[in-house]
Amino acid sequence: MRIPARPTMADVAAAAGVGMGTVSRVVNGGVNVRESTRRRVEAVIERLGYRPSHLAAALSRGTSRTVAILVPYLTRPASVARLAGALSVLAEQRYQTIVCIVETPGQLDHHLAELTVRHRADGVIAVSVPLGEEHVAAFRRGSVPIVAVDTVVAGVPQTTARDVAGGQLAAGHLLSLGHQRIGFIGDLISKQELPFTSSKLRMRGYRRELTSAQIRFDPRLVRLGAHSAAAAAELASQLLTMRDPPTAIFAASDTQAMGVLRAAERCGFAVPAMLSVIGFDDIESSALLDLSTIHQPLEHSGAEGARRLCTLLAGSRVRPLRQQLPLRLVKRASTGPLPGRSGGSRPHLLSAGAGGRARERSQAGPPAGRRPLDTRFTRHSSRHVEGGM
Amino acid sequence: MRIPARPTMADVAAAAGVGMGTVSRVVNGGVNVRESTRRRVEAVIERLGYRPSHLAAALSRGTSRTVAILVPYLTRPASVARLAGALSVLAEQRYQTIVCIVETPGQLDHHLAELTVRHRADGVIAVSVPLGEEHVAAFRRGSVPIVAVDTVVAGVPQTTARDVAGGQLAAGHLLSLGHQRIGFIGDLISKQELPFTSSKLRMRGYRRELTSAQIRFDPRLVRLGAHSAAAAAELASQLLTMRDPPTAIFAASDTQAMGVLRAAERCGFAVPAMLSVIGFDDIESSALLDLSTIHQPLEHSGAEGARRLCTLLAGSRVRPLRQQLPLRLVKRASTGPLPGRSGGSRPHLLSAGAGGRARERSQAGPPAGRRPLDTRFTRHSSRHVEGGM
DNA sequence: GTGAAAGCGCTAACAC
DNA sequence: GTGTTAGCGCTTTCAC
Repeated sequence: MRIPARPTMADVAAAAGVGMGTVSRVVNGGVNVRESTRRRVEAVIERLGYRPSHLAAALSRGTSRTVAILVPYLTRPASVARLAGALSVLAEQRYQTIVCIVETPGQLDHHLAELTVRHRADGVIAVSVPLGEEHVAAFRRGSVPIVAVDTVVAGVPQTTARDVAGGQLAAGHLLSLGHQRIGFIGDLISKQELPFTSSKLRMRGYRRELTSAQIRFDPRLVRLGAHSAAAAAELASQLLTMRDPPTAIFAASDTQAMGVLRAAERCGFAVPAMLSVIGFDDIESSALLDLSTIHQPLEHSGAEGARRLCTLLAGSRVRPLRQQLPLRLVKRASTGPLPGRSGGSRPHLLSAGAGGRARERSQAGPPAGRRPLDTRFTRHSSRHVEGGM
Repeated sequence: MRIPARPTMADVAAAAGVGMGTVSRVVNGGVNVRESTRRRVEAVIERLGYRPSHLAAALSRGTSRTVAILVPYLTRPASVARLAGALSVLAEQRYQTIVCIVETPGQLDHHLAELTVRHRADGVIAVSVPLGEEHVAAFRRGSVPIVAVDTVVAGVPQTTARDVAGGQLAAGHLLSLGHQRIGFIGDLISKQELPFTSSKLRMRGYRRELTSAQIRFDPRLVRLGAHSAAAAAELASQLLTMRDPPTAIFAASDTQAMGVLRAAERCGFAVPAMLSVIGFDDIESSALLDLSTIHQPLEHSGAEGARRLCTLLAGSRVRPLRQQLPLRLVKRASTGPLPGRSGGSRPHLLSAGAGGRARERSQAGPPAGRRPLDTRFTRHSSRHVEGGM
């Protein structure tokens, strides 16, 4: 008896002398099959090297137990953490997961077209990706359930954090330390990108908090640029080389805050003695760098989104359509009281005197009247000193 | 004319008064269809809200244009970078990608079972995941093409870096700076985990290089633990509180090197004045922290793996079965000459005098005879000083 | 250019 | 328990 190159279930049935139904039962757990029959069929399966076809099974069943997740920027720790949280739940629930990187409108359209097709994904999780009504409508027309994480999408179950409140929390923390001139560094969204909103919302919270504190908003203290430590460092350098630099900087993300720390070190601002820095997200390396920040449960948000999608797929309704995850201020060593107020703050790692390195050109040339970068040695207890001397 | 809940291609054909073949052609690019016919069919498609079935199309065609990627540890920047590189190429080639997180033997078996099924994945990329012969055989039996990235798998096209050579490069760099007592911090693989090999290979390079330099291998200078900055910091503290601590430490990854930097700072070892630190991978934050390291093209390796898989899927053979990507020593500020040899090294960020913070207990208590952490202020030009004073 | 029809390989309902 | 069969929804010859 010759073995077909790619035996099908029918081949197995024939070879085992049983009907296809029996083979199907054996393949799918073997319930309602006599033990001896099961063994015989399994032997044939083994002998023929039979592999069931996922496609045929899924088509017949009408579902493939596959979900898709839209996520931007694998370069950002926060995105990755959310993705990881979702993947872990999905794997646990025995769903396979298609990951789609979505950063530009073009990519969104592309993946939308693929995912709104019938039978491609049982459901979709949109992480941080801003979906318009037309996108939601497309999924609805395709009867593809969708949930959102870290992004507000009308009419869709969503798991978010209060970015505005978080911005207030950060600014409020700095205000409570006596700071009045507080800089903000956030994302500048280019035309090619999708309009990701968290930076903007966090800035809104910052402005709101400043207003509550009766502090005049100074647009010169706000700098927007690419979402990277390097870009943030450049922007922070601009702030720190102003005639009247801020005494604190709120960065819209920890990644950017790290750039600020770097800039502070380069420009000779001891942290937190001369400059307080706070970030947002509480990614893993923030603890390592002792960065004060706004903590949000990143992995958990992805996991929650996945769970809610599973609920939807199981045919249930999800309970609160808008789920808000808690935010929390994490005070570490990068923020401290305004110099000259209570003094004696603990020093931060990155700013305690390491000078510039020769091969690195300072990104913003040293301002007139400021010492060259490589001759400074900061003392933590110094007050009202300029330039870190 | 009533509209079926989920119209099929047959419904469209009937409503448009054409055959199914025509509708199929229209849906798939509309070649060989008269303009007027195409319009008519498209109108019906729109009116009925027809969505093609991916499953049916794929089953009929015999392929789903979907690949799977096995990757461990989304918590590791290196894994994520490789994943990102692969996803980007795959999206470009219009493949959808199923991402499977694989960290334990159980997860590997699970995903293996799912992916060796017929018609699930057109091909598979294994990133860093150690596959045994039995796994390769399973994919072969299922006729599922597979390529490996950052892992050696017998008989499978693979894209790797010379980890052993990289370890030699790192150790050699430290040796060339005059260091003789060189510590190593690497991964301890638990029984529950898959036997990931890079740390071990890098250590092999380290030992090999030491041997070449006629330096006796001291097992006390080798510490293995969990792959995290925190665990590495703990291990580094152990090394630094020895009676005769190493003057340099090679960490098997940048993440671990960051833990070492942190430990150095806590234990009062100025970097690189008193301790040189080198990592491996050159992840993004390494530049920010000015960490010397061994650079390897992470994203590129993922991209190459993806390209090679695509080549395989296109029916071609891949050229060199074993593709080796170049490794490169990146000298930054965390490594310097052995104290007392040439002196005058540039200071490293994390070690220039920031003291411990009160609420953080030092992980390994300060050794007898060493100053308390919070009273030190390091001067860069100092030599032979202990504790950073 | 277009229509008809034979698969693709399985699941599930139903009869025995 | 087990066999039979009708779909699942599309692609792709092949004839016209």
